[in-house]
Formats: sequence, structure tokens, C-alpha cells
Amino acid sequence: MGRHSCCYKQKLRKGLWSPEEDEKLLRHITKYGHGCWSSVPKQAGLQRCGKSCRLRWINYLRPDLKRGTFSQQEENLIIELHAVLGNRWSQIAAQLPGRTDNEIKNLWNSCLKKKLRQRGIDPVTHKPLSEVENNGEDKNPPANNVQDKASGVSNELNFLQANNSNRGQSLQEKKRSPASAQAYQLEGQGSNSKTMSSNANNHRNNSNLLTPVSNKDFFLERFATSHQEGSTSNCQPSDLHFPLQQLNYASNARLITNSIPSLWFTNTSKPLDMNSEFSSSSIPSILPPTTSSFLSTPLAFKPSVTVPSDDPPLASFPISSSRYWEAGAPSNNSNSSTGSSGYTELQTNSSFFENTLFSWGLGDCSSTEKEGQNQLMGSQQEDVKWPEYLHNPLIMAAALQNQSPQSLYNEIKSETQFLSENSSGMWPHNQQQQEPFQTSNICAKDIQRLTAAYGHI
DNA sequence: AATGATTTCAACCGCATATCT
DNA sequence: AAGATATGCGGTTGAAATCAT
Repeated sequence: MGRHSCCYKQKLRKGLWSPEEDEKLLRHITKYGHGCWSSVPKQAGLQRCGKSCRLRWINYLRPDLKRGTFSQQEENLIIELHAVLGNRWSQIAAQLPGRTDNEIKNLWNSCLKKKLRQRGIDPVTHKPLSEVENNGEDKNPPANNVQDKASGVSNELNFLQANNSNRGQSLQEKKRSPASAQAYQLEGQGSNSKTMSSNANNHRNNSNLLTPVSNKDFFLERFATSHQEGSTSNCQPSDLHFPLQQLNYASNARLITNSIPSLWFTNTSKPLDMNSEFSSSSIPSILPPTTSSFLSTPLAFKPSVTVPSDDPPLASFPISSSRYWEAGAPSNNSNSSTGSSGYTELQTNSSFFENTLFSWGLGDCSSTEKEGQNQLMGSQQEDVKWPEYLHNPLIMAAALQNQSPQSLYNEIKSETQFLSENSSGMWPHNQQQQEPFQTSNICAKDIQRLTAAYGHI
């Protein structure tokens, strides 16, 4: 199996993406979808390899990304999932709408590992450090010891929850606090992020050791049954309110579908509905798919939004043989109005995704390109405001196609002024979205970056 | 204010696997 | 069936940001 051809090509740009490159990629994908990634850079006029474009899209430009700090619930879920899945970041990310595997991986390596160590818990095994040390070399035991791992998770989460009772403070703020800094110093000399990574793992060696049976027992016990019985307790892991039905639809779905298909999917290829309440109500029920295995499962994709339980699914996924991303048509209704008050209203009552049909679908590229292009030319784009531009680059791209640079600049500028008067640096609507996640935050850094990136237009 | 240390995170690399020819 | 190519994933790196002195 060969290395990706791009690796041999010279002249290709590497490193950080410039705003212009972002814009090109955004325009291209907005218009045509990504199709074959290897052809994207050429078609988009980028001196990048397809791989780089794909990564940029997935980790940064994708319109459904949340950005901002992780909520306590998200952190808890990551820890819990890591205890079961190990470093399978893509699968963990699949349970966290709007979060990328890279983001989660970074969070784990830079923060969560430290927190666990501080607690005396080995972040690799999720067992007490003393126990791990006693076992000598057994630093990376088989991951199928799920019950042992699971038993430790509750303690980890209890600690972390207590530690974060003053959760108004952002994670990053906490990291910078002297107290936490001291704690981190204590946990080990030379424990910077680089050396930690050497400890990272041998996921590839371990990955197959996570037996389906253990997974099944674990999840059925910890999630399905607890939810179905409506059991609640004080912030126990099983109260995290996340459906687990899609846990394995990502890259390693092969393992699941090949070995225990009945566990994760019904015989109609629908996700196992462990708890209908959760699958249809307060949680965005689906994530952008990353593999074709996902695409065989018809699911709604509605990221980063809390929706009423009676909301219909927004998209379905016809089955075909080629993969592409398609931006669908905005609906005709628009809740937005002009000015900052209009922005607030829009964010509160609606969202881009509630007005927009997204399909991570399959089918014939040629037919959908035109459709996607036409669909994106909806008339209400001009009503979209700066926060939407920031939060949904797709809107920005669509607007870029329709608006003169000057008019867009003026609009952006006026909204930026509004933002600068809002000293919190957070979007007002964040409070509207704290359940189940406290995400969709765009921090000041994001604003700064995007302003730098697109304010020049 | 300057400088060094530390942390964060975007992006790259290489490998495994899927898909195509 | 086999080789070539494309995609996805996790580990790692290093520039930039932030903190401590």
C-alpha cells in the first residue's frame, strides 16, 4: 500500500492555512462539495495536497463545528469513553457533536490526562496509579478489561465534577491558575505535552483487544439500562444523557458490524434505539459521518443545536457507492432581522442548521453539484449576520458568492463593533444551549482569528 | 519590559484499510 | 487476484500563545 502520492510532490504548501486558502477551500466545497479530496486542491486552486484540504475542512472549516471550551459533561463523557475505547478518538468524537477527534485528542493530552494523574488515576488504564505501578510493566494492559476500567470511571468523574463545581471558569482559565499549575508540576517532572505523547499508547496493538462482548456488557449496563429504567443519580456517568447508539459507526464499525451487528444496529440497519427519549429529544442525534459505514445508516444530522422532541429528521442518506459532501438548501423562512437584536433572536429561536438542510449523502456528484450550488443561492443569505458568518463558514462562503466585497465588509465591520461592545467575548446565545452541552461557544480567540481571516475582504 | 519555560493546538506524518482498476 | 490509489485514523511535531520570573 503506497504512501499518499502528495507526499512526493514538491511545490505544495505546508503549515498553517492562510485566510485566502480557507476562503478558496470554503468556496469550492460550498459550491461543489469535496468529491474526491485528491482533486479538491487543483479544482479549488490551492497549492495543497488533498489530505491537507480534508483535514482543514474537517477540523476547522466544517460548518457544524462547535469551537470553544469543552463543557463538564463533554469532559466527563470523554473520560468515560476513553476508559472503554482507549485512544479511539474518532469514535469518542462521534459521541460529541461538533467536536473533532483532533480536538478531543488534544484536550486529552493537554488536560484530561493531567487531571486524572492529579487524582491518582492512570490515564491509560483508568486504574489507580499505585495499582498500575505495582504491576510494573503492565502499563498498557489489554483494553478488554472493561469492567475494571469502568469501575474506576465513576470515581474519576466524581472527582472531576467536584473539582469543577465552579465551572463558570473556563477550562483554559483553570489551567492557567496557580493552584492547578502547581498541581500539574507535582504530577511529574518533564510531563510536558511532548513527553506525554511518548506515553501515548499503542492503540494499534491494543485496538483489537477490546472485545465486543465487553463493550456490550459495559454499555448495556451503564447506559442503556440506566436510561431505560429512568434511573437518575447525582451526576453519575450514566446521567450524562448521551445516546450511545452510534458509538461504533465510525472507522472501527467494521469490528462491530462484522462481529456483533445486533448490538449496535437493528436488522434494519437503523441505530439501536437504546432510549427513544434521548435519541429524539434534547440531544443532537447525529454527527457528520466520517466513513461509508456510517452512511448506510439513515440518520438526521443536526449538529450543535438543541431541538424540540418533535422535530423531524433533517436529512436522510440514500445509499450509493461514491462519497461526497453536499450542502443542501436553506429553507425559505428566515428568522433573522437586522442589527444585533435580530442576531440574538435568530440565535435563540433558530439556527443555521434548523433552516438548512444538510446532507452528508451519497450519490452522483455531477447531479448534486448543480443542486448544491443553486440551493445555496437562497435569498435569505443576505439576512445572515456576522455571528453566523463566524459560526458557519458555509454561510460566509455563500454570502461571498452573492455579495460584493465591500458590502460584506461593511456588514462584518458593523457586527464586529457590536461584538467588541460585548465584553464577555462569548455569544449571547450560549446560555441558550447549555443543555446538554455548554458548547457552541466562540471564544475571543476565535473571533480574533476569524476577523483576521475574513475581515480583510 | 524582557526573557525563558510551559502549554496549546493546528497540521503533518505514516500506517491501515477501503475502494478502484 | 493484485496492484494502485484514496481515505481515515492516531501519533507526533513545532509555532504561537501564555505564563512565570
